[in-house]
Formats: sequence, C-alpha cells, structure tokens
Amino acid sequence: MPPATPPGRTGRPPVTSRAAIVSAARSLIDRDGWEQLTIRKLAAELNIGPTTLYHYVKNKQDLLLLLLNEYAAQMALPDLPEAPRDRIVEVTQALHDMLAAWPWAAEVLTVDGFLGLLDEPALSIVELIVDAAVDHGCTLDQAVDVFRSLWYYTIGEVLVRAHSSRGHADGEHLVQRATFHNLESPRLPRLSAVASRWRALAARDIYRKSLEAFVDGLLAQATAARTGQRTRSAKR
Amino acid sequence: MPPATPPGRTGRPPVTSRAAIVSAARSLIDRDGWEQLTIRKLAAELNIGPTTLYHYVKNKQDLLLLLLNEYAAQMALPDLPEAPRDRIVEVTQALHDMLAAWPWAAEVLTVDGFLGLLDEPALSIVELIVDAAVDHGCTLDQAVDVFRSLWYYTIGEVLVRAHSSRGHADGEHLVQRATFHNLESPRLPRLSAVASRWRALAARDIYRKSLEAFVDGLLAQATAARTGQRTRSAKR
DNA sequence: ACCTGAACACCGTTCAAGT
DNA sequence: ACCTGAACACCGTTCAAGT
Repeated sequence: MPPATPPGRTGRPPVTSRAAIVSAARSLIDRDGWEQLTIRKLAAELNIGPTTLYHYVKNKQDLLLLLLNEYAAQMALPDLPEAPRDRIVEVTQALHDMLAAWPWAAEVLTVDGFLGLLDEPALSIVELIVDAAVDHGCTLDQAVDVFRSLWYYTIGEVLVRAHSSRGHADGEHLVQRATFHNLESPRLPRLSAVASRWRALAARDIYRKSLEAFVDGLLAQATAARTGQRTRSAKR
Repeated sequence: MPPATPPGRTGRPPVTSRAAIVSAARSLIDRDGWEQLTIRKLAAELNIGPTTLYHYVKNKQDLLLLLLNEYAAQMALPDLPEAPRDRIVEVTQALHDMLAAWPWAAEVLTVDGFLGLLDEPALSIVELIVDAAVDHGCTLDQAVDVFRSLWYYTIGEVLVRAHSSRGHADGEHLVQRATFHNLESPRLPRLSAVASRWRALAARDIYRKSLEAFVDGLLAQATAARTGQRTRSAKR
C-alpha cells in the first residue's frame, strides 16, 4: 500500500515504505521460516525489484536490526521479583525465551558492538540485568561482567538449539544417521554408559536450572572478590 | 601429489585424496581465513574441478567435520589437576582455547547430534569433563547436564568473539560507527553510567573467571539436589 | 574408477539509466 | 525522488557425458 505523496514533495511516488518492508519480512518469516528471508524473496513478496529495497535499508544486516528492534519493543517483560538475584534470573529467562522464539535474532546479535545498534526497548533488558546486579551489591564493572557471562550462556544455548530444530525441520536426516557408535569405546567409559540415553538427555531443557546455578555462582564470586574472602575460584 | 595407482585396481587414476583435500583446506584457512574456505576455492587450490571434490567428501559439512576431527586429534591436553572441580575448569578452558583458535569449528558444532559425528580424540574431551563431574560426586545424569551447560557458555563466548574479530578483520566499520549514543538515555541510568567505558569493558576476557563461577554454581546445585538440601535455586 | 564442464538454483549488492 | 533491469561476483550441488 503506497503512501500518498505528501504535499510539497516532488518526483516519482514511492511504492513501499520501511514499515511495509518490516511487516512483509515478518510475515515471510512466520510463513516460511527465517532461513527463507532473503532480499530477493522479500522484494518479490512486496512486488518490487530487489534493488528497490536498498532505498529503504542499507543492507541485509540493517534489515535484521530493524526487525530485531521492532520485536524487542513488543516484548512483554515478566513481573519483576523484589530480590535482585531473582530479578536477574527472570529477566534473563525472558530474554532467552524471546531469542528462542526468534532464533534469527541470536545470529544478528553475535556481531561486534551490537549493543550500540539497539534501540531503547532492547537496551532496557540489559539495563534491568545490570541494575539488579548492582542492587545485589555488585560494582558497576562486576554487573557488566555478570550480564556478559549470562549473555554468552544464553546465546550459546539458543544457537545450538536453533540449529538442532533446523535439522529436524529440513529433510536432513543427519541426526538419525548419527549412530553414536563412536561413544561405545572402552576408552570412553562414562560416555559409553550414557550412549543409549544421550539423545534423550540432550533433548532435556536445562536452561533455567543452569541459569540459576550460574547466577548464584557469579554473585558469590563477585561478593567474595569485594570482601577479599578466599574462595576456590580466587585461588588462581 | 596423486598417489600411485595400487596394483590390482583399474580405471582412471585419482588426482587427489582425502588427506590432500584436508591439508589443502587447512592451508587455505591459515592463509586467507576460514570465511574463504569454499568448495570452489578449495578445488582451485588443488587444481581440480569443484565437482571432483564430491568424490571424496559428501558435502561441505562433511568436509568441516573431517577438518574438525583431525584438529581435535592434534590438540594437546593440559596437565590434569587432581581435584575434580579444577579438572573440569582446566579441560573446559582447553576446549575453549581450541575453539577460539579455530572459530569455524564452533559453527559446525552447533548442529544437532554433532556428538555422534565426532571421532574418539574429540569425544575424549567430553569424557574428561563428564568423568570429573562424576568424580566430584555427581550422578551420570547430573554430569551430562554440567557438560551441556558449560558447552553452551563456551560456544556462545566463542561465537560472539569470532564474529567480533571478523568485523575488525574486514573493511567493515560498523563497530566504529556505533556511537553508543542510545545508551545515553535517562531511562537507562546504569548503561549511561558505563556508556563511555562499555567498549573497553566488553573487550576484557572474562571467560575463565566466569567459567569458575559457573562450575562452582553447577557443582553446588548438584550437591544440593542430591542431599535434598534447600538452596535458593531449589525453591522453584 | 575417476574426472569433468555445463547447468541449476540460488545469494547480496552495485550502478547507470529510466520515469 | 524514486524505481528498475542488467550485471557482477559469487555460492553449494547435481548429473550426464567423457577418459
């Protein structure tokens, strides 16, 4: 739906808009999966030439960033618990769930300096985590470290699981052909013992449980560092 | 260097071999970076047609797996500390360092069921971590969870940092154009306070420190679960 | 038994020319 | 002011035909 040419403007009227592009991209992803989002297919969806898109977005990365910021703005935050430790867990879990639902976002967010490219809604999630860590007693620097650590864990989990489900979605049967017979070696006693159950174990969702362990470990480490207390970790 | 046709075999002699392909791939990566490793460029390196490669490897994924297993076989393991907790940390750190040096490996390893595709040298690293967790007192299932959690953290860190350095290596200056002015919002007080220092903070290597916090958190959680002790994490 | 070129079905992006 | 087709410089992979 081309917007009406505003008064006082001249020249050929536009056939699309940034908003229409973002919305078309969303429906393309919802319908065919995010792997199908290409500049050319998006243009076809909008009935315009692929090159016309470059008048509205700088490049594909720019388009994904646009999509991501719009998505983050719509994200509903959970109720925030009072205890700072629980706040960190809940907000990080919400961040995880958002990324798990839109795994393409995780791939964009592995680019360097991505934080500087985010709009306020997305940044407010980072703010909440850093703020909660400071409330718990961390210094600002420690709080940033807490966020970064949880970020690595979260994005790693999302990326691995995204690639896993992609394998299932496609016609690829690599998964089923992986016999795990390599696990059955006398030099690998522990793995042999779980070989038959490995797939079932690996399918279990342990994100939340390990997130809590990580948060507790990070906060304890930060406290120990501040009080000069000797911990196992501080030995090194 | 085409191997001599063995006696008792007939037909057109081969112009290359699996070993030659893997070795050419390695030198291509070492020379031009792993993003430059394509089937076509690898074939050019070997002075053969791109399609000939498909007689030796099933597809590109298969080639990367070949490369990965060869790399893992050459990996030197650190001295193993006696304390199980320290052994987990050291082996995971070694795994991290291996992946950090060869970040393309991390991308292969996000495919589902990759464990079933690994050869024994690569699997023995997993074995060491699971074994150390069991030695510490974990059940086998808990030990697998410990490995998976550390794996997510490790691969997340490697992928983010790999994409970061890629941005620096290329002519892209996205990083330098990211002004971080979005961080300077009155609604983001914590981020505003670190905005100017964010880049320096994010460049710090915190992998080891947070790894120790994670391991301690995971082992404490596993112990608490076994002894039925109430912890913060067990509340939920 | 092994190799090959041509072809298929795509990508993101640039750019001079058109309306 | 905006849009376009043609072109550039690539991908991974298949397959019938050749040696």
